Amino acid sequence: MSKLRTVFLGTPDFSVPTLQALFNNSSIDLLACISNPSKKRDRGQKIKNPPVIDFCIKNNISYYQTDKINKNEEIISFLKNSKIDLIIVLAFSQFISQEILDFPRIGCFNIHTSLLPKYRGAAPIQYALLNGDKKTGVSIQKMVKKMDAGDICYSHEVDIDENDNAIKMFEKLKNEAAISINKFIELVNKDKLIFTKQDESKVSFAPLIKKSDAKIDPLNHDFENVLNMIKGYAAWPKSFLYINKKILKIHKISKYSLHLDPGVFKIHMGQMLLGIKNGTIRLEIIQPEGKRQMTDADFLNGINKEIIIS
RNA sequence: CGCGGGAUGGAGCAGUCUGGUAGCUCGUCGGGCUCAUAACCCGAAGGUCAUAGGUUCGAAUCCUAUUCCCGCAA
Repeated sequence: MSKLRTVFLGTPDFSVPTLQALFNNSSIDLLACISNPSKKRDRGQKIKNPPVIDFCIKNNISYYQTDKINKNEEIISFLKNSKIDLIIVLAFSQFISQEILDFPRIGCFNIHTSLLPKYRGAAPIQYALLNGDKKTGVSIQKMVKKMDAGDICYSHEVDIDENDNAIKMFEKLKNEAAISINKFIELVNKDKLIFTKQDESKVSFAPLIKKSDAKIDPLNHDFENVLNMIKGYAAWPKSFLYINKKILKIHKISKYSLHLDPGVFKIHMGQMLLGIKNGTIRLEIIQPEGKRQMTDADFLNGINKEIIIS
């Protein structure tokens, strides 16, 4: 049996285990990877390669980098002329034109980290947590032009445990994606791929998250909302309030029995309490700008002026 | 050289501009009061003020270099 001539599209750390799985899979002939360009990032603004590219360099895999895959002639002619069987896409962050979708013999497949048709879009992991879901999963869909709307050919549930936050779920699903791709390849090899149309009546969306989404609003958020925000936004941007006009990240809260009206802030026995929609919460672990995480008690020890929470 | 905050007893901070014997809140330990206490009172321990060099009679404080932590942005 001849190997499947495959091209991988992905960029961040999240894509690497899956790329590794393809690289190690004996029935895959990994022709190349395509990633976003290397750019300045992190503190210091040093130019850094996407993790996928680092992996390629280390393992001597050929690669391309572009921010406009649909218009990059070098890439298009490469894809066109390489007799490709498969394109695998995970966390690539660019729309892909119909022209490219049509190149591979078997198809262009995307690993999506939700149980499609739930949470189509950029932030499925975060939305599962924001909605307090007990489970999410990995889906592999045959890509069509409409985002995340392709037929599903593989799906696997992953539990969301009580204490899981976005960082933990990214980790779980990152590994699960790599396992899934191997199972998917197995199905392809056995010619047992089954395509299931998405139930359009159950479609929901998980649009790109903005920083302002993570601002806690005491008037409109209840305890469960805030708890889920802390989990869902744990990787970025992290849920926050303003304290004296500066950002105060909120890492852990707990319920408190003292009644406060929504939006009212009070210091009570060395604890920071805030009234929200359906009760009172203690801001148990917080992080002021420029500082590390600390408890509310520690924070109050060093404060000698009035505190205004907004 | 992207912008900015920070490093001071175990914790969180003040003191740095305007050099001159290290302070606050809390914790810890001992004692007291109390039916009792995350309460109150008394006392104690604990700091080469990130590192290296320089200026000075004298540096946490001024100058130079370095390391580490963090927020923004991307």
